[in-house]
Amino acid sequence: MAKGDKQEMIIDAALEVFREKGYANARMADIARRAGVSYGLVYHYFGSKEVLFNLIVGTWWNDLYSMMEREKASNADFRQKLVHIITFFLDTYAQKPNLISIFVSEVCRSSVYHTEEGLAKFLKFFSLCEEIMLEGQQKGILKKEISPHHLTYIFYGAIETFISVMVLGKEPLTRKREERAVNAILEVFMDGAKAAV
Amino acid sequence: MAKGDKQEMIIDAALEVFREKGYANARMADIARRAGVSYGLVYHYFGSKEVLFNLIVGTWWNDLYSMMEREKASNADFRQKLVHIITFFLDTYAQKPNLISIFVSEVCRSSVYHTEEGLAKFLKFFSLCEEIMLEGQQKGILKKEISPHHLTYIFYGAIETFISVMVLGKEPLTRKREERAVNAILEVFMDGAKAAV
Amino acid sequence: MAKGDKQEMIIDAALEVFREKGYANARMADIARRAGVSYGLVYHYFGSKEVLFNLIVGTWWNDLYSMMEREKASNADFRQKLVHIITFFLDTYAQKPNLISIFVSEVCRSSVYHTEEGLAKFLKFFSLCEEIMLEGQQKGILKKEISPHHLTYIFYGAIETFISVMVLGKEPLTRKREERAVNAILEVFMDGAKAAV
Amino acid sequence: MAKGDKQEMIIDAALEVFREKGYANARMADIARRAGVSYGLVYHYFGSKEVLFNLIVGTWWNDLYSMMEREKASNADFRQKLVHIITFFLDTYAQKPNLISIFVSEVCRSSVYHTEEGLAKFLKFFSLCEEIMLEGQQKGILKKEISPHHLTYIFYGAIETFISVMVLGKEPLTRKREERAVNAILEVFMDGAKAAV
DNA sequence: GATGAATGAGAGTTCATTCAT
DNA sequence: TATGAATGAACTCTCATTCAT
Repeated sequence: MAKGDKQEMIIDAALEVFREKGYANARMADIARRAGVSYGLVYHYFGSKEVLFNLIVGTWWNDLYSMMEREKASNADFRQKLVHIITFFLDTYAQKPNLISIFVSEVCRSSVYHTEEGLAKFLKFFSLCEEIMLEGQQKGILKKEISPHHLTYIFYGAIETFISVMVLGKEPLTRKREERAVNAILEVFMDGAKAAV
Repeated sequence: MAKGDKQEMIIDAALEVFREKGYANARMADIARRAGVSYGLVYHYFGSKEVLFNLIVGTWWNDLYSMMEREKASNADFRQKLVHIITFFLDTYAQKPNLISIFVSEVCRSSVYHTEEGLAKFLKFFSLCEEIMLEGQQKGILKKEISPHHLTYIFYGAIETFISVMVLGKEPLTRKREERAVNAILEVFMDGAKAAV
Repeated sequence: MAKGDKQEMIIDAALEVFREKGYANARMADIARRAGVSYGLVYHYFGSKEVLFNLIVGTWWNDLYSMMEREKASNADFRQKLVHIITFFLDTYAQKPNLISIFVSEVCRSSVYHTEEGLAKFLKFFSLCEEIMLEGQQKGILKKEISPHHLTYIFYGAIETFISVMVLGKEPLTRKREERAVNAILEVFMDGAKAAV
Repeated sequence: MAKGDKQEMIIDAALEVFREKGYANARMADIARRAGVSYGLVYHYFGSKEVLFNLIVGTWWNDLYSMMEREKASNADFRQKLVHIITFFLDTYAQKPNLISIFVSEVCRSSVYHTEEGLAKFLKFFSLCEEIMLEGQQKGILKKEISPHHLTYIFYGAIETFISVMVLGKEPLTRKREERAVNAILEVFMDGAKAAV
């Protein structure tokens, strides 16, 4: 068995266990058992529970930052950028449901609320988001009366809640459902929920 | 010292400790020390850590449900109902910051994701929210193209994120800031973030 | 309510609780609740759990000793003395089932095995029993080849096991059943279980 | 050190501690210290105090049942069967004094009186004993006037009391003493204590 | 690399007992 | 006499982590 195999098996097992039980109730023994390795090996590769968790979470944050930087730098239509951001979350849900589940249920909570480092990660993401909102305002696409902060909260809040509900309902993400979610968020965020007169 | 005093002191201490450390890392010893009572008294009154936590959380949910029911039944202008809902969260932040902090960081996370009961509480709230959105649609105020589910996610997601950011930043809630928050959420939710042409 | 009333209610409650749960698992709070008094009052009258238990048990031992002394001193037929001893146990079962249950399940165990005092009480009873057996031998009624010790073990062992089984089966003691038990023990002890040729 | 070693050391330590203090007063810390292992290892192997105790006790019951089944099935002389049963208890006393001490002081008490499972174990043994008594009656060796139940109580009661007294006196079991005990029980049980005329 | 036996600090909980009223 | 709030030592059990093999 190749070295990478077992490392990956442990990470996959950790993703499952952290999602199912949450960080606090996840047992290293559970992770080892799920991965089919001894629990000495988990320590051999990852050093501690915290390191293992941060590795998983760190990967996520980096992916998220990359995507946001990419969007920031891209020449795409502003509306398209928002679509890309929403889609990034939805696609992650489809492909790595454990990861995004951990993100919404654990990361942006325990870690964000109770550690400096977690808070910094979160704020960095918000900061990137705000830059994009600012860009939208500067391009004359978004209202200037609402601060980029607030726009970020509303836009991101919508995404997070959509994801949360899917995670809670363990809903499979069909093509159609994804489209409807993107449309709903974009439509309300851009044009509002008010019925046309 | 009256009996109720100490019970209340324990609850207040619990609110602080649960907020600071989260449920998993909160120590009963911390709570007792913070309340200035002995270890055993916490158990004398509340039986267990879980019961104590659920008591606190249960109070919150009940207040939330009451408010939602009140709004549902009220004759107020639809827009006013939304204002009331947003205001309820903001006011709770102002008056019971520990409680709402626990709500956003613990309740709608660990508890909702890892217990049946927590999930049920959450869904009940969403359900009430959807009924109000439906009412908005039936009155011709909200678009019918977006499902009440989705409207709920966007509206509630915005509120939760506003609260979360305030909690994280430990921001005091001034009159002005509250007004701006209510306006931002309402404006974007109803009319959208798009600049007028 | 007279003073004696509450004391007696506590003792009755203690008898029940000690029987149901055993000494180790009996809670002072259970006893107080069962007696319908506050648990401060239990301490007011009896000082401690141990004292309360010893009071109950002491009463039993004293009754037992009295009976044995009476039999020892009596002029009754030897066989009658054995009947009286057996009957004493059976009657106590009928009248104070909790007390005798505690005796067989608790006293002659925990207390006897793990405290000097308990052991002494037990040996004193055995000693009295042996004296009666010796008397039987001296009167030419019992075999001299078997030591009074051993005769005691067999005689008392039979009684204790009869009682134990009744306690375990929660059997009511009818007149007929009592008679049969006395006869069985006496018949086997005196004449043996062997069928006549 | 082989794995089995420490497990056995823990069981031996547990036997000692349970005998000395009884189940309720035995401390897991005592057991670990006595076994010369860390606290956690006891749990590593045995999971809980109750499991550890039941393991010990279960072994005893199984040995007892095996012996009884063997005797039931054997073609030996009826009298010999009784000798074997008595000898089984006495030999266990000689070889595993802690085990039999726990049996008489704990198992057939707390456990039997306060748990369903314990009661069932006890009754199963009695049932086996009664079958042997019935066999004695059917072979014309035992009187038919006394029920097999009652014969069991007297026979077993004698054994238990002999063992109890030895345990309490911490008496070493010499060859001679064993012989005398067997003889006494058998002689009285079969032929009675009454002196020949 | 890989195992899992071994460790022990630390947590929740219990409950006999005290004491102010 | 009577209450029950208040105490805290003691106990079981957990689990991240270490380390010899």
